[in-house]
Formats: sequence, C-alpha cells, structure tokens
Amino acid sequence: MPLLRLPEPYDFELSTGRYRAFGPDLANLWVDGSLRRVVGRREVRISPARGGVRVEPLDAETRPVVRKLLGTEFDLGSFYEWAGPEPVLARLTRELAGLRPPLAPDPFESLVTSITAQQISLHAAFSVRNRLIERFGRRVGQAYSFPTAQRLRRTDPDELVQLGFSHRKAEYVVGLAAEKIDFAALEQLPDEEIKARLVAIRGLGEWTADWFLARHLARPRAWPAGDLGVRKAVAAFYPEAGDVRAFGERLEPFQNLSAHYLLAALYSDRRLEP
DNA sequence: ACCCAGGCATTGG
DNA sequence: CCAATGCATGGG
Repeated sequence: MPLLRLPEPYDFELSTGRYRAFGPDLANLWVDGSLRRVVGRREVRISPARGGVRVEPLDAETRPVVRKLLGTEFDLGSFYEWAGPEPVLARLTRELAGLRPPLAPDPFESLVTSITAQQISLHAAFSVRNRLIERFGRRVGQAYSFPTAQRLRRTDPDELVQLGFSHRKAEYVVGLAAEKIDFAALEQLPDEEIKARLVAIRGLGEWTADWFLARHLARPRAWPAGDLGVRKAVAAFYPEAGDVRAFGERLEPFQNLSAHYLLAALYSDRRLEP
C-alpha cells in the first residue's frame, strides 16, 4: 500500500481543517475525507491511514511535494516537550495533539495566496482565490493546479479585477509574476534576509513575508505578529501579554508552531469568537 | 444599509 | 518616524 509514514501522533482531519474552514479550496480539495492536489500533471489523493497517510500515486515526483504539503518538516515531538512546562501551550498541545500544520508547497502560490487574503476575511479571500484558480489554473481530476507565474505574468490586471481583486491587488499579483525570483537561492538565506528581499517587492509587506517563512519555509521562529488572528489569539490566551511582537520572544524557538496552535485553538473554540 | 475582515501603498504631516 | 485613507468580497 502506498503509505507515507508520519511521526505519531498525526491527526489528518485536524491538520487539514484549514482547507475546509473557510469554504472549499480548489487547489487543496477536500473530497469524502481525502485531500486532492495536483502535482505535475496528475491529481494526487491523500487519505488517512494507520501510521501516516495513504498517497496515490506515490512516487519520486509526488512524495517530496506531499511531504512538504503535510508539514513533515515540523518537529512536533520537541515542540510538545518544550510546551510541557508552559500552562497555556501545554493545554493546547494536548487538546490539539496531532495537529501538523500543512504548508504551501510552492513559493509563488504561497505569496499569491497571501495577497488574496490581505485585509479581507478568509471567506472572501478563499472565494476570490478560487475564481483565480478556476480561471487560470488547470483542472486535473477534481482539483486544480494553482496558476503559474508564467501564466499570470502575461495576464492583464483587469482580468483579475473581473475575478474580484482590487485594482491594487491585481497589479501586485501580475507584478509579482513578472519578478525573476530565485526561490532556491532565497530559501538558503536567514529569516530576516528573506523578509527584507520579499518586502522590497511591491504588494508584499511584513505580514506576507512572515507567513511565507511560516507556511512555505516552515521556519521555526516565524512569528506573524501583525496577523489579526494571531493578535486575537494572543489576547485571548495571554491577556497579560502586551506587545504581540515582543511576546513572540517568549515562544522562542517555536514561534511558528505556537502561532499555528494558537490560531487553531482560536478557530476551534467558538466561545472565543467576539 | 451598514460594518468588519489573517494588509498594503500612498500621501501628508 | 507616525496618522489617515482607499480598496475588494462575503458574512453578520
């Protein structure tokens, strides 16, 4: 059986909740308890299995992408051990045991997805992003490949406006697609250097750069202090915290996983909603 | 009919 | 350096 092993504990349903919580995600499509994503020219089906996930097809092309997608880079064991003495995260890691944050496997996709989510609600962002995917992606099976930079760089921004982008965001996306970014080289740099390079690109601010480090590169210390959800979660779970960016230092060196667990706890607990 | 939602660039002090 | 402003959609 095509089994991709993952360290225990792993809770597939919990970990993939992001792909359903704000409406369907055409690039990471949930179908009858399984996740579908286009890798190369094929649709890959990922479903829960004992000891990991069942992946079909599983081969040299799909394996690294699925491993990246499912966040195998995260060291949950060390995180849980580290959280032990800290009351809040100790509780969250128990309640959310097996949550392994999924990642955006592709850097361009990660950045464009963040642009769509700037300022507006995640429901609205998913809706706009899905229309982008439908219009400029490629359907394979039931899922769609995310639109490529090559495709979007020859697109008139007005076409994106038709899909619900603001004029400004439409320019950001087409401009980003036209940038020649050596992502392989970028990934070798330290966090702050990567942020500096990204923020220099129009439409990419600190929030977007932080989520790129967190959700594409899985950098342990990424801490999106400007994120509205993170701020709400910190306020809810650490009423005495004060400045959110400074508070992040208390979470060293697990800011990224801490942010994901705080957000998951915030969204899973309706009582905390305003 | 409002108002807010996982920001950002732009403009003006 | 900081404050104010406009922007798009979808849910409440």
